[in-house]
Amino acid sequence: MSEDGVPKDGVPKDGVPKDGLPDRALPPRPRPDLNESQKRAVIHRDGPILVIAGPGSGKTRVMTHRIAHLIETGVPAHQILAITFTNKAAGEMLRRTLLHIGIDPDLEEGRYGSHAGMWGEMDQARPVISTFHSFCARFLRREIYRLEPYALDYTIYDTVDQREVVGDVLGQLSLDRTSFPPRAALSSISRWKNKMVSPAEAAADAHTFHDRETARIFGAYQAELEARNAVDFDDLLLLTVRLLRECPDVLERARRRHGYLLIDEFQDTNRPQYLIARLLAEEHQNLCITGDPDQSIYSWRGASAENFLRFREEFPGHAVVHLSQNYRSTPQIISVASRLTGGEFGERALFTENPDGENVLVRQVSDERAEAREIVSQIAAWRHDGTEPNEIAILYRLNSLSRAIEEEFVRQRVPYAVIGGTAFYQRREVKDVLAYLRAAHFVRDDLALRRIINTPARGVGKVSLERFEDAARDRGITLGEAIRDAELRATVRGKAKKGLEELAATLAALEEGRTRPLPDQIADATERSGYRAHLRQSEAETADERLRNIEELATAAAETEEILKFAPPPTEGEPSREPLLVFLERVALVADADFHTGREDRVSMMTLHAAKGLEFDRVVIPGVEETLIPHSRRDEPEDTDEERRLLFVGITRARQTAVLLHAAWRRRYQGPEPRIPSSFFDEIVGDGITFEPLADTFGDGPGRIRGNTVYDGADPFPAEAYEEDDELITGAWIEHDLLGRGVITATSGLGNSKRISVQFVEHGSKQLVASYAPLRIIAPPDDVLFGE
DNA sequence: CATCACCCAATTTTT
DNA sequence: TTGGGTGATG
Repeated sequence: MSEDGVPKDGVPKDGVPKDGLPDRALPPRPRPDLNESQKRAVIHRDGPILVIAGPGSGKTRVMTHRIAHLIETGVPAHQILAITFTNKAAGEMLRRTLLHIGIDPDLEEGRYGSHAGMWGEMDQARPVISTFHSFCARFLRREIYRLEPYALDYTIYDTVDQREVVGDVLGQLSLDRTSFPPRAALSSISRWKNKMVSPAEAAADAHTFHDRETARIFGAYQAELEARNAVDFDDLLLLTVRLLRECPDVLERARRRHGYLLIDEFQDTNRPQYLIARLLAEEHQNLCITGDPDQSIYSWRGASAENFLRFREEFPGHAVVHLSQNYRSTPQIISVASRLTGGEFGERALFTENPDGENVLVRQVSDERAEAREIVSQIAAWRHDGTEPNEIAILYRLNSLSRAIEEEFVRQRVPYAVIGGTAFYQRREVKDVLAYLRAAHFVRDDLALRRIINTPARGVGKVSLERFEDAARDRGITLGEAIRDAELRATVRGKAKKGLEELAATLAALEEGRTRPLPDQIADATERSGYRAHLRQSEAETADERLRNIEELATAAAETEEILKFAPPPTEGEPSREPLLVFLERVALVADADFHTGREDRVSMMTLHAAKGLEFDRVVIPGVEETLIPHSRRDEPEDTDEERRLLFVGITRARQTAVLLHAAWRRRYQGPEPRIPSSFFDEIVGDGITFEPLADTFGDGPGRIRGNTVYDGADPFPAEAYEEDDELITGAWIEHDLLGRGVITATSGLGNSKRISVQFVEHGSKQLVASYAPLRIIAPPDDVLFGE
């Protein structure tokens, strides 16, 4: 391998395949706004190159300049394939690239967002920029028929769909869902798929009964998907690998088509993704990968930073560029965050020349409500200093942590946007309506049909459905084919038969309308099926919201159609542009992060995972506690390392300020639970960080912080002997010297560390340490309670 | 066959 | 606290 950034042979070979396409070469511009390392990465034209880029080191900038440079030096734009981690990143990258090469993206076609990948496919003048999954989906849309038994109009099953398939399969195999929870089975299946293990191999490898059965589930699950002409997220990647491996002509074409590859966030690629990159690039060698091992946070999804090592072995002679200068954050943030990560690949120490800022702040609060209040007042202070809401982000480990904060935001009227969580397209009503369209247009998509066969209720109960399914199975046809056959519909009787007839008519009508505008199709599906009426009467309270969501769906569909309308004329061999297919594909592949527009006047809330690649002036990370970060389900040493990197990612999202919060108590499902500050605090004590004592609630002693701290050391949770006090129980009335009377609403812990929650008549709800608080019992439970 | 009431279990991160 | 699953009733 050569020294930093300089190709071994020094002279770029001509890597531009000759295919007679128009040459859009422009004179390469000087790039004064890049530093030396960045420039090296940008002008390295042919051959493999590895860019190790720390947070805030201008990686996206390098990528976009690099793409522009390739185009300027004669590479036809459409030959450039850039893979990003989210659709939104793809859209952003496309936008910025177009700006570099002098095209105004807004003028050209307005919005792209999650359609970016599609655009590249459709327009020769644009680079293809998309996620691996979108890229594969488009690719399969063109080629999947080469693999038995798939057809081009395959559907993509999301997590909810997958779970239902596993449910069916469990029935088929007569396994019970308590010993084989679908969730767990699916995670095994996904793990196998990511390791590219077939069901047969999984079975051969199984040593316990449980493993053997799970492998059987895997096999039946896969068979079921194939029967339904459906693929899951992992299949998108795996089938692409298979196609490239098994069909030399396809591989050949793909290699020629994608002559230059750039892959971002390489630390989070999994095995099949790596193989796709290798298959495409091993001949022309024009592969540029960028990433940061210190930001690898998706190993649980099969991603492996080992792909860096594999790349280094399998693409010998690659150039290496380190981007270590951070342009984003204050020295305080950089030095605190840097203590969390070793920095792989040796010398790479992140540094910044930015001016000093404030210290990273660690603050204890008494519980999740106090945490929420703290966040609100913090935001108020920042707003006062002129920070815009969209420059503030709340980043948490678990989606569930958003709830308390949201409640407080609502109370105090803080505008916010939660990214992720319960995804829009997973909502029941949205899935139901889409299922109507799927069932109407995809005869083999039995999952969709089953979903709506009795929704709204039309007399097709469990018994009738079973009988009908048996009849279909006997004939060896899918349920979708069966319902289109009058003879088969007659295998059930009475109300059920009538119901099936009705549904068949509805589906036929929808099928008929296949070419109508998507919003109309959606409206039809909602109306004709009786779904709207069903919502109105059986779910009156939520009906309005659900109908609004359906409208929202129609709007999204309209947008897809709109964009298709602006598309340049189709080129030969291009995947289908049928709006329904394109839309369903988009629905399946949008990521949570894609919804982050950043433009709205709102505080952003999202998981630490979803925050990857984003940046904000001010960042708050609540819940920095043991069992949360690091999460309790991850106690292997490698897992702890990943949790550490997760915190690293979180802190380095901040430009100016990072505030880490931890609560002494946190209410879980059943009641309050004492919390211990994250052990990661031990690792980040030192320069640039300030630990603040608890200041928000009466009655709580100072909290414990490990390592270097300003706390005075009193330990509110001593493990010493105690005497149980039987009187302080839920419902008992107490009188507090300062807070007056209140009733105990919850207790936890024992002895000296016993905590009680008290609803005071005049001071609201407080958490008290029973042994410290100046209080006495005035009445046992079930004496008069005060209102509410 | 549909509806309702009750009980229990679940909680990581996501394309 | 929620959602899903079960069982009794109409």
